[in-house]
Amino acid sequence: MVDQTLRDILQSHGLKATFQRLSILDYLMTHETHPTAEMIHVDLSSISLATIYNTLDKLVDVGIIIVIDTLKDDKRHYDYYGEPHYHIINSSTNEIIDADNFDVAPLFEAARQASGLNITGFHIEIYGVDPDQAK
Amino acid sequence: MVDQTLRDILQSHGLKATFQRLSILDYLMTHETHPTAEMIHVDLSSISLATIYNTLDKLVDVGIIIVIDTLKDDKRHYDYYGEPHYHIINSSTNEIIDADNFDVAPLFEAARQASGLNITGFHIEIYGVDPDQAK
DNA sequence: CCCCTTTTTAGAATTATTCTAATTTAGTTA
DNA sequence: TAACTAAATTAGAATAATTCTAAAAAGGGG
Repeated sequence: MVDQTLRDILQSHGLKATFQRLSILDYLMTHETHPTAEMIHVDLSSISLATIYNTLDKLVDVGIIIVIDTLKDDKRHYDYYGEPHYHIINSSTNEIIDADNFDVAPLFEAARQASGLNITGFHIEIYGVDPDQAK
Repeated sequence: MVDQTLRDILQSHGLKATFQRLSILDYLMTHETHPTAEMIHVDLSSISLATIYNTLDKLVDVGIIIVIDTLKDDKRHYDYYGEPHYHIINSSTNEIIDADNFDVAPLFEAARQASGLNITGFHIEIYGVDPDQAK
């Protein structure tokens, strides 16, 4: 069942499966809104804001979710990261689209060559505008 | 001369060439440190912090510089963007390496196909760790 | 060299995020 | 299943990066 899957996800990453974490992870998995801590708090109002921040930090630390903090609203947005993907941001609307139709292996290899590091992950954001916008 | 080049860069982007903007742009072009507003203010202490923030915002708006705000220090870092490039971040040290050995055209095309948008730019950050770190 | 708009500035204000320290809980062990 | 303990949660205060305000200064077109 879903609850068991959520527990497994948390525990396999070394995190205790608390009510709050299960709720927040479920929220992120079932919403495509790339929410902020505050947005989550509005919907999960029984969970303290401090816990929402703490939990999001933990989920980021273990790689279950990622942060998008390049929007112009000066807030961190969070995104469930079940499968690697990149983001396309509509600069006109600030809408974030998830996409995965690109193989990052060549980019990883280029980065390895340029830096000598062992590559562990990536954040890619592509910016665009509606094509029918004149000029 | 350098000063004239800086004026041209600013004016060709529709920005008045003030002493403060020339100083800050010169600072960004001659430092590889990906500085924060505060770091710039330490070195250019005659310029008010508000102006440094204002100027950085303007330079970002017109595309002369870009923001990196994914480091864990909760501060925005800025980078002169004379030529398109991507960033490799050493997660152990938070060092940022600029690299350009990757052709983004296929990625742009993938993003266009996925979103239908006219692609205008990108931010790519690749994360890595020193290869000699055991484990 | 005016004039007018834009820019700069100091300091106050804002607010997202972090911290604190006391309470509760998950989950392991007996 | 009861006890235990390290980890998690919480309310509220604190922090600090960034933004705002409104008054003074300056760029550059004419």
